[in-house]
Amino acid sequence: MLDPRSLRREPELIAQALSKRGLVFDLDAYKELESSRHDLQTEMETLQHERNEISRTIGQAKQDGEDIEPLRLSVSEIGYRLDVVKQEFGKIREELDAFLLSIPNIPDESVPEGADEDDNLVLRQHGSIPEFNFEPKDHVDLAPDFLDLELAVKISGSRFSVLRGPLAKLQRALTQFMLDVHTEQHGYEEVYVPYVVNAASMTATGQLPKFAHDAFHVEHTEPMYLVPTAEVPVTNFVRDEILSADELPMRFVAHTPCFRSEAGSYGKDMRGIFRQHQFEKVELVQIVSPDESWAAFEELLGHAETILKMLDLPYQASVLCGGDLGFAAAKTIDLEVWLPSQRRYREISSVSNFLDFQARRAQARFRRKAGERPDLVHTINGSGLAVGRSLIALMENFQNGDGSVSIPDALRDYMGGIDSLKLTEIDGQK
RNA sequence: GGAGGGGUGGCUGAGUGGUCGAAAGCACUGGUCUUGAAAACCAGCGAGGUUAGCGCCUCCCAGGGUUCGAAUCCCUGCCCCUCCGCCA
Repeated sequence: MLDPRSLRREPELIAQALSKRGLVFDLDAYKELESSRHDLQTEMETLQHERNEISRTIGQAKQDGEDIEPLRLSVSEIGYRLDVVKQEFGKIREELDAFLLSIPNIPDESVPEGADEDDNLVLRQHGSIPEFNFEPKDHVDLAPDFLDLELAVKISGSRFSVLRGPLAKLQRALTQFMLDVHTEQHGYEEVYVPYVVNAASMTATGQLPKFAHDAFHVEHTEPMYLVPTAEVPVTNFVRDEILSADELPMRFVAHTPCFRSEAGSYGKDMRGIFRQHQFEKVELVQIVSPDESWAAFEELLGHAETILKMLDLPYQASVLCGGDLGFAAAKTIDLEVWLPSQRRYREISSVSNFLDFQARRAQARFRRKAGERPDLVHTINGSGLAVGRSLIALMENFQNGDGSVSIPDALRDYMGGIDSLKLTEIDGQK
């Protein structure tokens, strides 16, 4: 959520800043809502004040044994008026809140202008694109016996997958490797978190109310949601908390499955496991003081890049343009890995600084010094990395002419010391 | 699943209809004392909204209700604890 005070003070400026996203901010609608809110709130509080005053008098009069009937009548008159005003105020408040919750974050100054991903700006590239002396296959053709999409269709439907044997193990190895690097070398605390979260958590990080259709929801005693990313449960660690300054920064790494309905992307990336309803991800989350958030952002980006470098995967870093920027982010840098089958770089990690946008929704605060008023924290997160896509990248970039896949050094200990993997069945052995 | 007991400030915990935003203790901050620290003593110390400010309003799990007035009474929901049952 944006700061309501700034919005009230300089709505034109904010509307201007939001236009970088290609968003037309409805100034008139906002101003009308806000002025109704102001008038109704003033009226309501004045009536409440009068009621409180008279009620106090009644208490006193009663003790003194005076006649309180006239006072009771006058205050009940106020009560009726108050009920009406309260109801109107509640309605406007709700409308205004819904309005405020649906405004995305303001893009940082360094975010380039642009409409969609074609306008993203490549910052740097790393590693060399592999050249093959044979026709490289995509990940589906590489593992005909161990990637079973038809079986997944039977069990669940399209956009799910069954991994078997060595492929399942390779995915697990990737996950373990990433968790170990982040905990042992980058100073993150590994956390295990719920995969089903409540509406308050989804609202705090920005998935609700606007993007309900992207989430899988579950009916329980109340509506619940399957996590679209570990960002949701982990960032909500600090929801409604007032931390002390020495608790910051907080660095968490979590491995979770992620669930996305992908309702808006029918027909996109249909082949293989690139875009799934369920996929594995290792997520990095930092809760930091506002003064440190840009440094932490760069640092976290570096942590994600380290994984790609250690796996010897060629990648590039791109800063997202205004039109491609996610709802809650002030700035996002995507890491894109080279996929030989597509002959282009594809997203494998997304690192964002949300500044105080999520923190305000979450009421996640900290006290700089004892006795001072609390300040909002800043939140930063990024994939470190998307495991399913790492699996694809590994298979495709390290494939050999005989259909096997080489295992990068960093992963060998996690794969029982082997240096390559056969992904076709031999002699009926799996 | 059955039976019972609870949800109050950073924490513990009093408060059962009228200056209660809330006793007390702990923690924390400032001061006195001390060579320094500890102890002791004194003072301060919840959050949000609104206002130029004084101030005013709201918040004692959440949502309704009763009342002139609700932390306090009633209803519903959520959550926690204890015992039994069941289970990985």
